[in-house]
Amino acid sequence: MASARRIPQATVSRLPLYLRVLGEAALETGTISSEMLAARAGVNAAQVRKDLSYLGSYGTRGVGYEVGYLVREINRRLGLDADRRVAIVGAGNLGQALASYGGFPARGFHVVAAFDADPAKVGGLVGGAVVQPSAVMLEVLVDKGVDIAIITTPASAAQAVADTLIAAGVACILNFAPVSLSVPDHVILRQVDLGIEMQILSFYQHRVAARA
Amino acid sequence: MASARRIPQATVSRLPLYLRVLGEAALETGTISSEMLAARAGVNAAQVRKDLSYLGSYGTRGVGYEVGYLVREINRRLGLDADRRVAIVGAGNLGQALASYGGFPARGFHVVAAFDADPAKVGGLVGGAVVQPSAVMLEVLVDKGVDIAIITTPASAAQAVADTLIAAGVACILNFAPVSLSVPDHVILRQVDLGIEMQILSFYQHRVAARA
DNA sequence: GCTTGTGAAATCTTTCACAGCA
DNA sequence: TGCTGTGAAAGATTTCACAAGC
Repeated sequence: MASARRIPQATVSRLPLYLRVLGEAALETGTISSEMLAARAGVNAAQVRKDLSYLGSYGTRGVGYEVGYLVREINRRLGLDADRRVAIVGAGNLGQALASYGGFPARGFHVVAAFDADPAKVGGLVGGAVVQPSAVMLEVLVDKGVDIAIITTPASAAQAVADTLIAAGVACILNFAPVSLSVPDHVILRQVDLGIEMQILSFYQHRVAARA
Repeated sequence: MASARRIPQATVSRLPLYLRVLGEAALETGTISSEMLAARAGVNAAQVRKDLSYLGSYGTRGVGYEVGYLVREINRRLGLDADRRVAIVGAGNLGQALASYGGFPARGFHVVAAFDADPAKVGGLVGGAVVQPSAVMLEVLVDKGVDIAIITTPASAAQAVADTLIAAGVACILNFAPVSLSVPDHVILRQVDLGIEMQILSFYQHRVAARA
């Protein structure tokens, strides 16, 4: 049993992937081997076993892992068994896409507020929340007790939005605006740049093209 | 001079970040030190120097790096100096968001085709391309000479789309559908799951909350 | 016999610390 | 003097290989 051990970052970033694969596999089987899970997740089987060993000894030798049980354990360790109140700042296409992301409600993420600086967008819906103007953001964030905020504004607005979020006591921010935000140490911030993946892809295509 | 050396994966994934920071810095200064670049990118200065050393010796001791020159070199090494013909499959919110991503035209990514299975979306615009029905996808992909395809369909449609892409000879795929695609070895595939970042964030929030 | 769980080895990445140069 | 470029050390991650257990 290793469940007290610290889970390495690299493992944490793969757990959601396993969760997705297990969700698909659950429709077909009740038990899965590290080999099968690895094949469907596109990683090495030893890696799957080591990753899962950080959660504890949940497999059965000679058999594999019980899918339902594993799903519950991973969910628990990722904190996905708790409900989270999410705010989306920026009601553009990306904000809409995230709000309607199928996995959100199932993982306990509830969109309880949405904001946009554009008066034309105010009053619309984003994942069940009515879009409100930026002016009331601070007040509404506090009022709704928002746990996690997602920034999908243009880069130029993102830092000001982050400052308001922090003033409202939001401690968890997921930033999709292509700009590096500066936030206090206690705030948990993750930056995602959709363009970066295209650029990395470009690098590998470039290499392959050069080889040909 | 180290430019012949193989660039490590970890470095490749940071180069687009440096590019973004340099783009911002270019407005203020012509020269930047590894220390400043590191601070704005949120990494260690030694790491910046080592990363840049894989590209060659482009800095000046006692001074720093010439921003414009560095931008050009990184662009070149990432293959961003070449034009790429991009197709977007799935004209929903995420497809729209990506198509209108500001960085695309500037990096040589041109959206030359867009597709959707929904007849209501056909005829609309995605980043300057007219949305066409899925039936003509194979033909149009070949016809337009698409280099990179972006999948933003629901998970259920993604594998069939990928098969068509591969049949059309598209060798580079960026998949946003939350499902693992299986493709032949020669195809360069990158999977991005927008939900994964939320789940990782959840883990870290969970940990902090537990400590309190 | 089959598959997990895990030390140990191999590999990759980050950071240190300083020589070398403008 | 100030900052780069880089060996070497430290640290993290991945993979191997096999004992342990069903």
